[in-house]
Amino acid sequence: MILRIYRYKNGLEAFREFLIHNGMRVTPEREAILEEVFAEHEHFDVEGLIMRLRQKGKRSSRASVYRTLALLVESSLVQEVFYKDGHMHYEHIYGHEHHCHLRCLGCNKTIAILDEALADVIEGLGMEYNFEVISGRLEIFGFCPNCRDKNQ
Amino acid sequence: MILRIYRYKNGLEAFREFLIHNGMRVTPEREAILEEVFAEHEHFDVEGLIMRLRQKGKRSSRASVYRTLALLVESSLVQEVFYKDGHMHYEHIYGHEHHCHLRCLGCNKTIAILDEALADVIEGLGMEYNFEVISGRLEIFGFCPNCRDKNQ
DNA sequence: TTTGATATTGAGACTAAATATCATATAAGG
DNA sequence: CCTTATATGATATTTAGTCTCAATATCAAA
Repeated sequence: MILRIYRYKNGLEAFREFLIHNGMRVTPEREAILEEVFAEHEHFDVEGLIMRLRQKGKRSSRASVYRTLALLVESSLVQEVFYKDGHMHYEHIYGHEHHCHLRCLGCNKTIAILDEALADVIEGLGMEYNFEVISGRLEIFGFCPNCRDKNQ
Repeated sequence: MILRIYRYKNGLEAFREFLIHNGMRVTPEREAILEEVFAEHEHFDVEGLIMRLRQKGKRSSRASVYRTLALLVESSLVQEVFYKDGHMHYEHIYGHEHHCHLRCLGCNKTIAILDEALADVIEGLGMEYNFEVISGRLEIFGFCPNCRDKNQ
């Protein structure tokens, strides 16, 4: 459906290009949502995003937030991270595409890390399978030092 | 809550031990669901699992399927793979814990691969962060050779 | 084997995330 | 400016997943 991914200096510019090249319009709502998505660097969910938009006086409907988020995922500016507590959680990935999370099965704490070796593995697999790699994410599940001790 | 993960010769035995050691009961429903989960080696979703159970004359309620699946995820016999089309998709992982998927953003095809280097990265990160690693999964998003060409 | 405490099941009610609808508003090219 | 196709917002709708609770089954202990 929407096939091309564009790379520009920043997320806003990339998103504008993505919209225009796919015959869509640049609207204040879309720009406000994009801006807010990139304003924080933690995982977020739709409800939280709507709250933050409201607090800053940028109003957009729930429907528009969902619609714009779908576009951001499609353009690979944002990725779905995990589904938890009955809804999806996201993170923006423009500029730092390869993410890795350590998730503790005991306390549910998530640690985000960036690993060079992981990037190499991803690039290598891309080459091997002739894939044009856009982004990658590694989830490791296990027990953090704390919970491991409690377990014992 | 449920903390220990047990490793046994096969999934059924592991699940039995998991249940018993956590004060839960071994029931025909749970065993039938587990068996069906391990009967196929593709990704599956709840609806498909229920269909397959019905076709084989093993009846269990929708609620029990959801409940048992949650236990299987908790015991790391099964993992959530991705959320798509409005619901979660799963795969069993007992015996082959480290999985990697290449997912094409164009045609949605998913290729499952097993990579030694990935296993090393996961083990290495576990050591580094003092995590007791139970399982890991790597999702790589990009364009397969076909869709890359169409794009061009 | 029988009993009893307690965990599990199943049917369906319920919740809420996400989508669809459609009248109104707006972007953007002419 | 106009024009027209696209986007928005309010709300209805859908449906994945959870909850409830009476009936049933497990399993340890008598």
